[in-house]
Amino acid sequence: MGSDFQVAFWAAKRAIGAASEEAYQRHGVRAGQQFILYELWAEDGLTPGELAKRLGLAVPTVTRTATRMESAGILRREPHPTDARLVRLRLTERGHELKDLMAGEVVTLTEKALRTLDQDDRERFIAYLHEVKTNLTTPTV
Amino acid sequence: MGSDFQVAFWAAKRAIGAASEEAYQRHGVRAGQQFILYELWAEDGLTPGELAKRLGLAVPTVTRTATRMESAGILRREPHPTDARLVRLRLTERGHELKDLMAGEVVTLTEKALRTLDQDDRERFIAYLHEVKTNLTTPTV
DNA sequence: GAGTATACGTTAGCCGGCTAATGAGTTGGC
DNA sequence: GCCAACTCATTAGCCGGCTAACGTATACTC
Repeated sequence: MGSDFQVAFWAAKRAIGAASEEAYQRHGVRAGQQFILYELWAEDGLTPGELAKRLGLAVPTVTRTATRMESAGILRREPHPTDARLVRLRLTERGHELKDLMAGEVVTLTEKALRTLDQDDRERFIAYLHEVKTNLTTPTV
Repeated sequence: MGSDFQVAFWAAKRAIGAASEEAYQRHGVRAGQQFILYELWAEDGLTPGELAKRLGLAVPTVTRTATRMESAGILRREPHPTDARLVRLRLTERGHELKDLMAGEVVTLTEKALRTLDQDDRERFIAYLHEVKTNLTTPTV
């Protein structure tokens, strides 16, 4: 059946989503917020538009997620010094603290998910995921 | 980095989601509805609860999706002959017609996603996905 | 047979993805 | 200098996942 892959991927997706939610929620972080955090840990004060570009997300997705993270005390909005159209998203102290906590959760979660795969399998798996992404987003032409 | 896998999976997930949405929407089917259709094509007249159990979904997810599919003319609700608590979801003629159309889309989509992988790779990939699902949903104990 | 317990579907509301439409601010042409 | 075009963030609203709360119908106990 051609749908084997679809079904398997979908099942894995939901399992990872549920496990992530459970792992991150202990620190008050929701599943969709982690990738924004990665970027802000690497470079604080990015704008919603810049984050959206780096993550390949729609800008409104970032805007709304940022609002929730602001409510959760993880980051705050600051006006841009020279361009009043821009908003800078800056981590609070709590946002910075999460870096180490979350890193541990990610390692634990990933290890649990891949625990039956050896190093070669893991590398192949990640390579496959990249291929799928590339195959679907690169124009066939 | 331990987050390589998470990032790669997330990117592939969104690529597949977008491609699915684009492929299925041509037939008036939204991405989340396909798995319900698979089940109903195999056995028409299932209840929301039974569908949720078979797909591992929450019942309200099925209920609401069924409502949208009903609005789209893909299925309709029928009372159960002997148990008034139950609702049977039955495909309309249009719902049945979709079977062949959707099968073609799934094959095309999957082929595009996996076009750079040979048969061995594809089987390994699917096996990895199953492993992840199993590893995350089986109690460690 | 009456009353409680259980099972089922729906509704309400949260998060995370999206597009379309708005509004405010900069930039650029003239 | 001024008006048009563009850029950026936000808001509104859709779909698809979830949990919690609700109402109704069946089953079970006594």
